Amino acid sequence: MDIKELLQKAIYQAAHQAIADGVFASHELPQIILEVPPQKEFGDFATNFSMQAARAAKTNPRVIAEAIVARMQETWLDKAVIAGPGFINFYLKSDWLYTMLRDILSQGENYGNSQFGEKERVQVEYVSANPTGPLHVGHGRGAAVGSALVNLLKAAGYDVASEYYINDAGNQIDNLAASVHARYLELLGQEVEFPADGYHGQDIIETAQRIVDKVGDSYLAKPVLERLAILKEIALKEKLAALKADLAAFNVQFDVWFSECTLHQNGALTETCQVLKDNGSIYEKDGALWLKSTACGDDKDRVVIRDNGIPTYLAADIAYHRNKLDRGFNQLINIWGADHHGYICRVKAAIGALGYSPEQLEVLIVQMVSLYRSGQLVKMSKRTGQSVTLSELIEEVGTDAARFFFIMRSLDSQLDFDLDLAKSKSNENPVYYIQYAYARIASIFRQAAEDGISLEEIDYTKLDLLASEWEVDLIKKLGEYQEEIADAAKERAPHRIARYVHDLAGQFHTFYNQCRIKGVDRDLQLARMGLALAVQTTIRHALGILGISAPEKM
RNA sequence: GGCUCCGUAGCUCAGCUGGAUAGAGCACUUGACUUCGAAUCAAUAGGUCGGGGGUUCGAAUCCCUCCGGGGUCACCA
Repeated sequence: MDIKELLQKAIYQAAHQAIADGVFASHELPQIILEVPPQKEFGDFATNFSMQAARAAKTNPRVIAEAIVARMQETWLDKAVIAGPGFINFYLKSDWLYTMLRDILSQGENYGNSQFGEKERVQVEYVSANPTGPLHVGHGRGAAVGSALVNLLKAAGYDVASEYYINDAGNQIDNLAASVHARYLELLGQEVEFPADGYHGQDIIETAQRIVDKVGDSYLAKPVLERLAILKEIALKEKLAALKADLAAFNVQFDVWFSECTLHQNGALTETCQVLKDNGSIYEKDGALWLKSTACGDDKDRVVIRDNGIPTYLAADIAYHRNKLDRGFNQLINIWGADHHGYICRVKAAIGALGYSPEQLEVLIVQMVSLYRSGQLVKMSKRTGQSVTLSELIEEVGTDAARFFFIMRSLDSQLDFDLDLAKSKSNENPVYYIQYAYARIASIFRQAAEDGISLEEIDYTKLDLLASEWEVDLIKKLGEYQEEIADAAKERAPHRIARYVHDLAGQFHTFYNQCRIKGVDRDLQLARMGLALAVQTTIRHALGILGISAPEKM
């Protein structure tokens, strides 16, 4: 049991004792929240419990606080002091720090992992960009955040699966085929009218060129429809391969790539519509079938089957979400761009209509990204004249920096991505700041090894030599990591980990500048190496969650 | 207009399930390398938490309202 739980339990017991002694009356005690006080003088932990309890008990919070403090005799507690309007500040005997550090060191690579999520089955679906062209920077943010969230949830003890939904059915894919077709004919010297909704990207021309290189004009002999079908298949395959390559270069992998087509082909779509029709969630009007999404607060009902009999995108998406839930996931997390916000309501409505709880779907909306270079908004890629792609971004700033910049801000905030800052190898760049701390520790260990001092010699019983305020602060910071992971996972907030690891690196740098490791008494050196080791392991764990490398040298 | 995100230091942003003197990075100013990596550290300075009401012991945080800015409102996906 860690120290906070111990403390919570002790407060709880003291409070009950006080009630039994008639100090104050209460039926329900509020949850005991312990936090690290804003200032060191206020002790190791503080609680506002007595102020919370005072409201229900209609008693002066200080009276309650005094009663609790008087009933706490724990040996590990140095003192408990009432402060301000009724805070209780706890000052612990210092050996708790060394017990904690010892514990962190013995957990090694596993420090940070917990059972918090109780193996809840969660699926995270993200990116899911149409396979009609390259990923752009907006997708990049979703990709970075999504993959970090998956890692975060895993560390926090959830049973997580990641998934990419491939929109390989419908109009946009037909447009893709038509675009490739038009380019194919162009390359063969024919005059063609480019499709109105076609894709103008260079990648389409390249795909067409590869086809020409391979088969020449032989497809011209085939009927148009057959030709389009072949080109569709080729283009789709290429686009998908390109997506996977881009994502892999960005440290993003998926457990499952789910094809929309399969829902059309295996009857899941019609079956789902039938279920909704049978339970009255779908009705017919103007020759089309409509989902009663207004029942869930949507502005209007939505068409699922058009009057020409062709299902809408929504129909497939409903079948898809039904499929996911039928697979046994307790919680679905979708990461969408801000432009899809209005879509949440109807999908939740459908999930409710299917007999699941709309709460089982959680949609995280990621706000938009703006690129800046030299203080100027970058609207288009200089090279292609179109939106800047993820691979261009990676090429310019690198995967590590791009991922960190995408993840470091809250999803709710629009992101101003400063390209100059992201690629500067200097003190301004937070990525390098963190990696530098890691590399610095590696360097310390290398030098110690040269002096014949190895990490195996660290004596866990002598960690209490770490008594300076810098060492104590650093140990405390390390101790917060486990809970930080759990909190960040609960809030679906990977940016908290980015912030945490940046703070941790900062505290390490401070410690490093204040406390020498090499050239001090051997026991002290080993104790400080132990602290550095715990920091290094924690940074590596956190960077692992963020999908960023931890270099031994820079 | 409806829905939604944002508005906090010069800039970019944390903090938001109410708590103590509102934080960080960058930029600015000043200082620290003959000793473990100066991609570092230390110090100074910088604020009507968009405005106004309300709720209460206590509000950046909750409620109402107004003002800015972004996104979105298809039988497209």
